[in-house]
Amino acid sequence: MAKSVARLKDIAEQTGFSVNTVSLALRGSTRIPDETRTVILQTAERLNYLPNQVAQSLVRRETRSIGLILTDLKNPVLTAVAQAVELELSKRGYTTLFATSNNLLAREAEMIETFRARRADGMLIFPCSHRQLDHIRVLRKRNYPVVLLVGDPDAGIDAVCMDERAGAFKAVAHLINNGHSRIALIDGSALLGNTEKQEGFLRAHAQLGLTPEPKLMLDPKGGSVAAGFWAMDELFGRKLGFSAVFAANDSLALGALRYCSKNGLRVPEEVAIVGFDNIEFGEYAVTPISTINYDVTRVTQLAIERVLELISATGELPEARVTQVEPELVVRESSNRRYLATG
Amino acid sequence: MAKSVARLKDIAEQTGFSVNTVSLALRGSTRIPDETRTVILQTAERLNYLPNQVAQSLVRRETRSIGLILTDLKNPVLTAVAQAVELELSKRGYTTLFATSNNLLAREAEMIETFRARRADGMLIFPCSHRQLDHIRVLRKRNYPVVLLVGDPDAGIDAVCMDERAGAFKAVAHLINNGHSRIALIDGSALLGNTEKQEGFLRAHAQLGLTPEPKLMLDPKGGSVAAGFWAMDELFGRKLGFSAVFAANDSLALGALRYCSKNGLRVPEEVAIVGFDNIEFGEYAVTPISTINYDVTRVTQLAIERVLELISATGELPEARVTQVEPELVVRESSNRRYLATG
DNA sequence: ATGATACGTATTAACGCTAATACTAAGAGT
DNA sequence: ACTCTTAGTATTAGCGTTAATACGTATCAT
Repeated sequence: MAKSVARLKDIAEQTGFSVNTVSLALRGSTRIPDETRTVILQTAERLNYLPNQVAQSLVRRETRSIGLILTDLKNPVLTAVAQAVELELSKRGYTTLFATSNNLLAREAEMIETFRARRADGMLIFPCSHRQLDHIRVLRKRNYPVVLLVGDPDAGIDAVCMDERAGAFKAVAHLINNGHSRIALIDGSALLGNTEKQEGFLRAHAQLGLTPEPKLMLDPKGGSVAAGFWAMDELFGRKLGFSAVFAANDSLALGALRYCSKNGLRVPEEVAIVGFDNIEFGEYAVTPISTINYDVTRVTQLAIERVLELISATGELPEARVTQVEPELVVRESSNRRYLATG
Repeated sequence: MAKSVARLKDIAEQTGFSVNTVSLALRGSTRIPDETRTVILQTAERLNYLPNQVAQSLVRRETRSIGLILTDLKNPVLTAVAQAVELELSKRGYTTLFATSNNLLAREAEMIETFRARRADGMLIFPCSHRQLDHIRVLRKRNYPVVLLVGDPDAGIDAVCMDERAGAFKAVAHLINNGHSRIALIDGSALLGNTEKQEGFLRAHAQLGLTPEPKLMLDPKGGSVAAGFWAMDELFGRKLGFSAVFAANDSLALGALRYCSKNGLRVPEEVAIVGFDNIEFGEYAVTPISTINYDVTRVTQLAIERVLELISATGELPEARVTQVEPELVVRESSNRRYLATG
């Protein structure tokens, strides 16, 4: 805290009014006549007074701050979430307390406690695991406003998220409808319990009469471009044959694309690729990447509205509500034979 | 704030001890015998007690929070900064208050006031403009610990940053030494007063006996991949002839690369490209992008150390100190004819 | 003149915590 | 028996603010 900052008391002493009068004047109370107010305002200005929000928080019993916990910021979509949340919250007079869990459950729990100790009015959490949510559920049970950014409809916790299952389904169905029957999946999140994309992958196969090859479902051990590159190497090493890849995010997809271009495999002719998230780097890749659009603005908007709704609830929190945003397939060259034929 | 949380007073009432005894016990004072402590600890546990940091901050006169203001998070390097700062600070028991200025000076000033009102113990700022720093200088004058993440050696404000001038110099000198004499610059930051890269560009020309062409120095109006693409279109439209491009960041460079591949221009044979920041997407592009490495870890580490140093200073702050980290050129295919010849 | 009614301002308590100090009873020293 | 410690706990004040209430002093109608 800066070494010595002006307080109401200092203004009071300099103007001769009481602390309370100063406080009222600065807050624009009608009980204070203009003359008095002017003197106080000028003195406040001169002393560079700024209300101490710590003290205000204590007495008002709200901090006007929201905790945001993300897994990491390497994924541009989470980055976009962070920025959108911060912007939207600051518009509404809230400050964002920020933390990353680095996909460690222990750290996630720790950051939740930190924010609770700081009396954040609510939290937005992108949990590492979509299944192990007990530590968050317990918060909600104690009427703490929390909104998850991934959704398990039966978790009993509010959530606003993309429908990843539906997104994955659309991506894979698109590949199947384009004639692919042996499709690889690059997605390591199932190991963390986040099986939505895998489920969409499997359901698309089932619904369109195909049997997926388990050995084509690979954990890339990470979500980076490098991981995607590595995963392709591994997949080809298995010599099982496949003509298309669905990657759980665009970074992985870009890694896969890079593998292809480095090894002389034509995309989409020899290998079709579909990613997830719709990041800008995918759009401008050598072969623009088909993907599932992640509607960051909409998700964050709804999530913030919900958490503020929970904050303003008096007494018990309302029933948990899960809002899934329907994702949209963006077809680009990396998966579209026709596109190439005509374009 | 959660509706009703346990306070010291609640523990005091349930155990029959005074509030002060409870406080001492929970903080591990030796004046409290084990027996008493155990009773208090158990009750605290049962009531799910967590100290109210707002109240603690008020009495301790420090919040153990640091404000982090970045321009935006679209640039992966700033994203990495955000993550590194948060991680490092949380290790040291600090919380990160996060905001983006969106390159608007007014918003930057506003966020500074917000953090000051919240009594952040210090701030790390990536200012929009490297020249208009009065609103920050005034903070420092009042002994508020601030460290900038870009450095103007004469600003009178502490800073830890990459030496962008030196980085740009290395990039352009590398191109010149590779035989290029007409080099385009894609960099819009000079308009904001951030002329370091432009200066490095000019100095490299001067030092190596070349005259830069002013019409090849372009403001892309943004820092995105799309902006880089647009900039190349614009540059070629000018029909001035050039064989190399230095882009102020890797996103712009990737946009330039995409323009080339879309228009059948071979990189590096027809157009050499060097970016700045060394983001992963550049490494895995069709033609891996040569770039200037931004040592995020080192910069954030030093910046955090410095701000904590300032925070712990008693009385007047020490003299401002600017630490510039020497950047390193990373040569990849996009600028290296030899690489291609031998590889 | 006399209470009622404003108006402007001050006083007091509270938010949840810490820190300094004060108290009480038991045990030690002489 | 008498102070002198010491251990264990309680009391008080204070951090900077807000909110409720109290207090004067004019002003007003009656």
